[in-house]
Amino acid sequence: MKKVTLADVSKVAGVSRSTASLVLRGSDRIPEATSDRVRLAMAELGYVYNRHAANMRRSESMTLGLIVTDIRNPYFAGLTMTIEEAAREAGYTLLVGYSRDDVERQYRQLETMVQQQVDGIFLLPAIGSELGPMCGIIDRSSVPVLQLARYFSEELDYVGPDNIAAGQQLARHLSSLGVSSALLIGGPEQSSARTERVKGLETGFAGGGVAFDPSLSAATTNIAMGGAEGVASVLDRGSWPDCIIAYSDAVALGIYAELRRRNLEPGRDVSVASFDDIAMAELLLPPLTSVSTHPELIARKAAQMLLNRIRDCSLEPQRSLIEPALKIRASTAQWRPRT
Amino acid sequence: MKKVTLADVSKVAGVSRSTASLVLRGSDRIPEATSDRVRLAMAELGYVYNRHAANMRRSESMTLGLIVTDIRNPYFAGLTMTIEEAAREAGYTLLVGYSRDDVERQYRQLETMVQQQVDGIFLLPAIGSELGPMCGIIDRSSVPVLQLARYFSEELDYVGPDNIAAGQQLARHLSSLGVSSALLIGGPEQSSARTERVKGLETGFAGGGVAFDPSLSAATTNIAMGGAEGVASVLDRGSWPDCIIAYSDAVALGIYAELRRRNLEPGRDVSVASFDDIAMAELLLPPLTSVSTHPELIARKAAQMLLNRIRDCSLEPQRSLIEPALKIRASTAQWRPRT
DNA sequence: AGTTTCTATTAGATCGGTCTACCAAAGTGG
DNA sequence: CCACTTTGGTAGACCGATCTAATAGAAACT
Repeated sequence: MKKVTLADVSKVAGVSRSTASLVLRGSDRIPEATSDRVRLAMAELGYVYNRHAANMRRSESMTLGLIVTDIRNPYFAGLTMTIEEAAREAGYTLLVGYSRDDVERQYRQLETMVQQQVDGIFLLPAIGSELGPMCGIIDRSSVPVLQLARYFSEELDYVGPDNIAAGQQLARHLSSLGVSSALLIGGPEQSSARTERVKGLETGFAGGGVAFDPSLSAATTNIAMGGAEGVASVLDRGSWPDCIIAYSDAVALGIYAELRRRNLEPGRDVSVASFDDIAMAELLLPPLTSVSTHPELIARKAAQMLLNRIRDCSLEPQRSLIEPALKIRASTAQWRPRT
Repeated sequence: MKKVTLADVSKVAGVSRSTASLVLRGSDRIPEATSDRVRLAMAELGYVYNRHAANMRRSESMTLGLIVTDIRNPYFAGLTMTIEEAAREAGYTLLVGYSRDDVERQYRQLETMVQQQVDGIFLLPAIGSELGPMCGIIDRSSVPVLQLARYFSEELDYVGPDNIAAGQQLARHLSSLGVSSALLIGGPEQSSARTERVKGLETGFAGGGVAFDPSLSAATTNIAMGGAEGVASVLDRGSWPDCIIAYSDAVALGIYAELRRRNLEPGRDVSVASFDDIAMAELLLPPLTSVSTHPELIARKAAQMLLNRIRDCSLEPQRSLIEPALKIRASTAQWRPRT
């Protein structure tokens, strides 16, 4: 029960290996009659194309790598699925690794992907990623790496949401509702995305006399729990903001839960808003105001940019920011001072 | 700027290609002094191991394939992540495809994976999968395929939750609360998992005088929406069950939303329960009663079974069912007739 | 010294497509 | 009729690691 190779096929079809190979690749130098004979032989013998063998000679492997932190976050799940789709449409297969926000794991994944000869890598970097330790891996193989949704280096391509604009939109909306104090809960402390959202919120709130406190970041494990704990710690120390901004919809879920546990109603006693706008946001009660950051658009753009870079690796590092869209729902309401 | 190969390394280290290869694989036939020299040369030249080249000679590719329908369902996301982890721990890399419950897409993905020489495939089959059209692809390459969470053929290995037991546990719990009518909403009509859950629910309710209606299946797209529409259609036709069972937690989210829209409170006016027990379940309000089907256990078991099969492909097809665990929460409460 | 055993090392075939360079036959034009 | 192009096809090197079988040299044994 041996593997069927092109040699076997060509023997049956009465042609040379070279000819069979040309048929495989649909060369127009081969007349119908011959290629039909070859294809018939393939079907007869149950021939399976061996991409690895082909990759030995060609320079490409038609494989891309994707490293994400954690797809139990539906936002990242959506990103991942669209990237797979785009890669497949362009004829590539996708190797996937989940770093679980662990840099060591991420390095190992990068390394195996490079050994697997991937043509390019989408990297949603783990918190704490640095270019230094990665250089060894990346430079040696000169594989193009594109940063997705977070960045840590100016020297690599980047595609992500325009987090500053997102923060501004949200801050302006909240200001217009008349809130006077706001709090950001959750999000990994050192991530570029958080820094940018904070910056956007700050500039958006600026001049409106809103007290904004972005200090409550959270570890990334158990995202929703982080939200609940954030609320608990704030309320327990006696302060009570007009409005709580969740770093992501997942965090907002935890915030809802903890508010409810304390008999506070989101959208009435406290406004709650968040980032990402995953499908769940509008099904919550009250429906959650969230800034949509369009994972499909980001993924498509990222795929396009990485494929471009593979074609021409001499390009300057590129950055592309996707415009967010604020979805206003019932969780943020006109502010009336508490009675 | 050419690629560094073992030949280059061996030249620098002053040994043969064979020796360098032995060092790479940590053979004990090579004395320290020599292997140090080789490793030094590798570091110096920035050598990157080419797994594809190795795969040409060896029979394995150290790559596994995983095809899932949709990871925006957090249950599948958890399964996927654990499978990746288990594969990596065993030294394998993972190729991933998302079928989006489209059989055609799934076939194409199977095909590319086979061409990529994967050693085995985890398949969470799309609804409507049949062995027939797949045989061509699978048999030709004699790649082991393991069915994950759903099955469509007795001839392939299968690992999934014990859905019948899950249904029974849930039905008994609901019976003990005194409900007299129950309704199942959501879930893809022809899936093995749904059929089994229905069967488990039916046997669990049997003899308790509970009227059980499993007819409201739903298309898989927009899972949560399916739940909302299910509730709407039931209530609109005037019936009002004591208890609504969601096919999955995602469906339950939609059910909560639609009940609330009609000023009905889950756990008070209607009991709601569901399957999967994703992290969100206990953060909802009221916390959702759900039958946990342990995605990590299923994934671990699946990985173990597939690796076994790769080692010995003459084994009989195996089936492994993972015991579920009912998590009782506030969404199911002692039943008091409506006033 | 001669034979055996062991250690360290290697030449060269091999995996299965692909690619270059080349060729034979048929057609074309002068 | 000869040179020239076009068409259809092929031989054989090649990608880079692995594996088999073989070898040189040292050590051990008789």
